[in-house]
Amino acid sequence: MGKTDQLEPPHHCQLCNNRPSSAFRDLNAETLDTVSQLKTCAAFKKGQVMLHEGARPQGVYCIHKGKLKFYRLGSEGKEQIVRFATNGDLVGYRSILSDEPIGASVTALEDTFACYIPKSSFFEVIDQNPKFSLNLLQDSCHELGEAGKMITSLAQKTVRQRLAEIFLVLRATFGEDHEGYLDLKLTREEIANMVGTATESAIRLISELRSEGAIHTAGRRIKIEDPSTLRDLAAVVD
Amino acid sequence: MGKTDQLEPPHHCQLCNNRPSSAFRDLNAETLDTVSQLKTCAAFKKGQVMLHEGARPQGVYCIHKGKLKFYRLGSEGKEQIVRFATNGDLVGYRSILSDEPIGASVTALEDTFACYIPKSSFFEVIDQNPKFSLNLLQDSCHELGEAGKMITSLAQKTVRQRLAEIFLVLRATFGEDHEGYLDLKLTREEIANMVGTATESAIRLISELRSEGAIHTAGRRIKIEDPSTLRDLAAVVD
DNA sequence: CGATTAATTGATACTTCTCAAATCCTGTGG
DNA sequence: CCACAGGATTTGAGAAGTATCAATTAATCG
Repeated sequence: MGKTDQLEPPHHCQLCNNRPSSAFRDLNAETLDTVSQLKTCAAFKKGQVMLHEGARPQGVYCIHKGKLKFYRLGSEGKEQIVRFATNGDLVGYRSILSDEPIGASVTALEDTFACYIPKSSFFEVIDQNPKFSLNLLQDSCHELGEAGKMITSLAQKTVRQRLAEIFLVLRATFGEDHEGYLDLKLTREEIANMVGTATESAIRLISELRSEGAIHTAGRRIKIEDPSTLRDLAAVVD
Repeated sequence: MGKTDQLEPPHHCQLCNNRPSSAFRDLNAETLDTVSQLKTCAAFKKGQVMLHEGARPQGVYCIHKGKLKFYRLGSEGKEQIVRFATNGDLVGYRSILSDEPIGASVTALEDTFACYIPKSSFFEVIDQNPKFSLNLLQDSCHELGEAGKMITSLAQKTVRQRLAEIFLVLRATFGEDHEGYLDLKLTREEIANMVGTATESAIRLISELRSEGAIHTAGRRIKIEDPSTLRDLAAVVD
């Protein structure tokens, strides 16, 4: 909470704190100007939907500050959380590039500020900066690796193992606050929807992990007490 | 079987039947020459490993003719089949691009012929043809969508549903032979390793589907008798 | 400070896994 | 081409692991 906090994105991408870690990291000044001029600001309140599964997005969001979940609806209407996005992440480009309807809905987990870049400008950037599409390609390839891990985990591990694993993943992705709690609040249902289990099962197993001292919980706030126990439980391979 | 069958790849990529459907589809003649000159032929017998999980590939394979499985080893040493590759597919580029060790082993499901393109030439192509990396990007984005479907399926569907689904996927991917059997032979264990279940469970459920008339089996050959029943069973959403 | 929504706990039913044992089949060498 | 060895498939029985339904209690949001 100080003047260093950029709650809303700056007018020019050149000044954006997230740029070094975003897909825009290697854009030349000229292209950055183009993007800056054509981008729009967008704010999403907690719980608000940014993109709907099955839709055809007309542009791309660059997350300035916030956290979002990507999820698909299964046949029973149950959410399956597939991944997350946070500061610096580009959202919606896959659908545009593969020319397919969006594969997952995106909803804000907390109040989120983003820049909206229309499809046409996005393609302009691609044409002007080959390095940009290469960066996107790199990111996608990395994501594909992560997806492979998730697939193996879902297919082979027990719910208990996956739960232990997810806490480690969440910590690696979102970090902890000053008290050591995960810097992300999720409902038990959302946790269940990541791990692929019933809410009640997730709750029971979270209680187990708590009583075993691996984690500590305070409502929706979760602290990892014993990472190595979690690692053992999760049978983390890599 | 005739002289139209290109068992081994031609010397020049320009002449390759697979090019229109491969990531090389939009290469200009000049770059194609470069690739042709630098590529090598490689043959893999059924069961032979093309790439090992965790390794650092020094080049990329373009599959000329054959079928391969990608799989990760879970903590119990169990294979999880993540996807397949066949004619025209590029194998190994993800690891090279994301600069990570290979995420999945790749093994030939039948005798396979491929072209090997060294890393350096691969990057040369990327530099010379922006359209190429864009094509790769498109392919990756599509794959990411598929991975998302697989994740949701594993997380939310029963083994029975996933099994029904996988037969439909296999037919869509590999097609059928003249007798209507899937043009791909897998062991029951491999089927189990796709669906994420124990071999015995897969066997039992395959028997069920057979006795319900949805499929027909003859050893490892599988024919889909009633796709719509399978679709119903699988609760296919999209 | 209600009114909902979320979290928890219990009881029970199902699904799936594991271990074991008995064929069956496939690929190979003669 | 045939016989054989060894892996693959099949079936059974029992044990775990999870899901489901129902009923409370707790937490959260206007």
